[in-house]
Amino acid sequence: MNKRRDRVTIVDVAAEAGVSFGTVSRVINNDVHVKPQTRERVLETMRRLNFVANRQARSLAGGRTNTIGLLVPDLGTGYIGEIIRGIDTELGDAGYDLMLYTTHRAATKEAGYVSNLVQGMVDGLILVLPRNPSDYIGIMTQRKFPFVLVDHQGTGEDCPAIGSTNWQGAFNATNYLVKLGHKRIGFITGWLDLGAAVDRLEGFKAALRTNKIPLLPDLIYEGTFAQLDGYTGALRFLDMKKPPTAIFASNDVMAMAAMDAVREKGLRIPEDISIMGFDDIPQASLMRPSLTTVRQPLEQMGRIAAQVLFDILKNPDHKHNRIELPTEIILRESTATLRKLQEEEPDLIRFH
Amino acid sequence: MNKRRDRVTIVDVAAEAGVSFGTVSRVINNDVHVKPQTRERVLETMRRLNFVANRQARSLAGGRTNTIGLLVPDLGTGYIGEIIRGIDTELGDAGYDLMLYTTHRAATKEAGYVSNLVQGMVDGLILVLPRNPSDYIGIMTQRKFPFVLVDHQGTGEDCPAIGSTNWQGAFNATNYLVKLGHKRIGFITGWLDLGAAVDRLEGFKAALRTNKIPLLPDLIYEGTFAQLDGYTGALRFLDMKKPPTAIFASNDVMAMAAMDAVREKGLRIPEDISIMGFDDIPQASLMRPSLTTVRQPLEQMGRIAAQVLFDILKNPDHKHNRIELPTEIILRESTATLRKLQEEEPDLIRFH
DNA sequence: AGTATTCATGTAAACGCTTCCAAAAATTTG
DNA sequence: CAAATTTTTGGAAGCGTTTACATGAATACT
Repeated sequence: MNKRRDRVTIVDVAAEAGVSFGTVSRVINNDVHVKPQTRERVLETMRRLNFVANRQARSLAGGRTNTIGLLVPDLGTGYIGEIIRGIDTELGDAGYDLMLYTTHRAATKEAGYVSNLVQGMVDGLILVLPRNPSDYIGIMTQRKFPFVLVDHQGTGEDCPAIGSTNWQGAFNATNYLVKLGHKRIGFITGWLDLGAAVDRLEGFKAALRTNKIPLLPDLIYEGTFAQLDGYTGALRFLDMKKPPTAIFASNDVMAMAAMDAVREKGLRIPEDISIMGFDDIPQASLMRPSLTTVRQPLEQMGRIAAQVLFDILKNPDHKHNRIELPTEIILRESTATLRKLQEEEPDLIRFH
Repeated sequence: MNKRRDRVTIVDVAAEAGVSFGTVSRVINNDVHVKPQTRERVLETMRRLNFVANRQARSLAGGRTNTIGLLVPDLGTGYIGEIIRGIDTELGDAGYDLMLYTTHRAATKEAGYVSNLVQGMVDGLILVLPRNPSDYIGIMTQRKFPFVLVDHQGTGEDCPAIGSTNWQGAFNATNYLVKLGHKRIGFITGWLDLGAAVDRLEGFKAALRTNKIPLLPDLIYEGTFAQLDGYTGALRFLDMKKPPTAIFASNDVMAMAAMDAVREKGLRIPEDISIMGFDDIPQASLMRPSLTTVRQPLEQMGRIAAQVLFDILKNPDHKHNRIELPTEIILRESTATLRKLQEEEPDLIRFH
C-alpha cells in the first residue's frame, strides 16, 4: 500500500518541527496554549510536508465527525437542488462535509438510514421533505441527536424545522387571482398528510372566504404533489359544465401538468385559463408560457436549516422550533385578467 | 456525553455472545472462518443489541472508508441529478456512502477538494463535468488514486472516463434535420475546451458533408453551454438575411433559450423553425413545444461510472479507458418537416 | 491410535488522532 | 532572588475497529 506508507501524520510533523505530537495536535485544534512562535513553526512544517489531518482518526478520537448527513427524496426536479445549494454553502463555510442519502421515494429507506446515521456516522442530520418522520423523530429526540426538518410541518411533533409561509402564500396567490377577476378557481391540493399541503389549501379557502366567493367542493381536487395529479385534476375541472377560469395547483410540477391538460383541450394559457403554481422551481421560469407561482425561498431555507443545525450542535439544550420563511408571488405569463369570459359572468353568477 | 456512553461496540457484542471481539469482527467482515452456528449467534446478538459498526474506526483500522466522493459543478438543471441518481443506486447496492462536493462553477475549488479527498477521506472519486482536470489528474494517477471522469473527454489525458457518443449523436441529429428538408441549419456550439463540445460540432459538420450541404461559417455560433449563448446565438441567426430553418444547439439549456429568441421574433416552433437540443434533461419533455433532442443516457452514465470505479478499486492495475454510451434521438414537437418555406427553396439554393 | 492438516477462535498490535494529566519552562510576585 | 503562579509542552491512555499471528479444537490420513 503506497497510500499507506507515504501518508504524513502528526508524528512526522512533530519530529520535523522538533516538538511533541501533542503540540501538533494543539495547533491543529487551535488550542490557545501554544506559543505563537511554536505554532508558526509547526504550521510551516505542516505546509512543507503537505500534511492533511486524517478525518477518520480525528473522529474516532474526538467523537465528532465534522460531517452532516442530508436525506432527500430525490434530485430530479431542481427543487431539492436549490435547497442543497443553500445547505452546501453554509456547510462549506463551517468546514463540514456533506454525506448525501437519497431515498428515492422509498419511505422505508428513511428510517433505516436514520438509525444508521444516528449511530455516529454524522454529527447531525438534515431531512428534506421527510416522508414519515414520526418513525424516527422519536429516537432522535430521545437520543438528543441534532436534526432539522426542511419543508415539512409536523402532524403534531414539535421539533426544529424550516418551512415557509404556505398559508399566507396560498392566500395571497388566491387573492391575486381574484383581483384578476377570477371567481371560479380550481384548486389542486398536495398530499394532505403533509402540513404544508393542508396549509396551502387552508390559505386558498380563507382567501375565497375573504372575497366572499362561495367554496365549491367540486373545484377542489385532492392530489399528492405528483405530476399525474395535476393532469388528472385539470381534466376533471375542464370537463365540468362550467369549468373554472383559473387553476391553482399546490406545486409547480402539478401546475405544469395542468398546463398540458389545458392545452390538450385546445384552450390557451392565459387567454382562456390562468394557471398558478407553488414553489418556483427553476424550470417554472423556463417553460412557455412561464409559470406564475408562489416562490418558496428554497436556497435560503437550506442555508437556514444548516445554521439552525449548527446552533443545535453548539447549544443542544437551546429550544429550537419551526421557522417560517416568507413566500412571494412571482408574476409571469401563465395568469391574466379575466377578459374573454366577462360576458359570461352573469351566467356564472346565476350559477352560484 | 450520552452519545458516547450508550454506544454498543464489538466488545459488548462479543461479551454478550460469549465470543472474542475478533470473532465478531470476522462476522462483520463475512470472514469464512467462523462456524455457521457461532456466526448466527453473533448476528442475533448484534441485532438484539442494535449494534452498528463504527465507520470511523473501521476506516482507521482497515484503511478503507467505504465512502466515495462525488464532485459536481452544480445541481440546478437536473442534468447532474440524473447522473447522481445512477451513481447513488450503484453505491447503495455496494454499501458505499456518498460524500457530495459542489464546486458551483468555481474551478479553483476543484483542485482543493481533490487534494484533500485523495488524502484518504474517500476510497475513490467520481468527477462530473470536471472543469480543468489536468490540474489534478496528474497527482491522482501518480498516487494511483481511483477516480472516474464523467462526461468529459480529455484534451489528451488517457484515463478512466464515461461519456457518450457525442459525435454520432450530433451526426444523427443533423441527418435527421436534413431528412426533414432543412438545408440551412444554425449550430450553436458548447464550450470548445471540452472534448464533448468539439465532438458535437464535428458530428454536425460531418453530417453536412455527407449530405453535400455547404458549411457556412455564419451558421456556426460559438457558445459555452450557458443559457445566454443559446439566446444570443439564435438572435444572430434570425437577424441574417436568410435565416436558418432549423437551429441545433449543443445542449438543451441553450436550445431552450434559443426557443425564447425565436418566439420573441414572432416565429413559431416548429412551423417556422425547428429546434434541436442535446442531453435530454428532464425539463426537455416538459416545455411546450417539447424539445426534440439527442438523449444522453445520464442515469446509466452514472451507474457505469460507479461500476467502473468499483472495478478500479478491485483491480487497481487493470487498464481502464474511456467508455462511450450510445446517444439516441428523442423525437418531440420542436422539429418538423420544412413546409412553408418550400417555395423559397430555389431562392435558398441560389444563395449558396 | 498417533500424527499431520485444516478450521475456528483468541489476542496483541496497529490505525492517527484527541484529551487529560503531569512535568517543564516562563512569568509574576513578595 | 526565591517562591508562587501561569503558560507551554510532553506523553499516556484511549477511540472502535482490522489484521496478523498464535493457539486450541476438530477432522483427515497413514
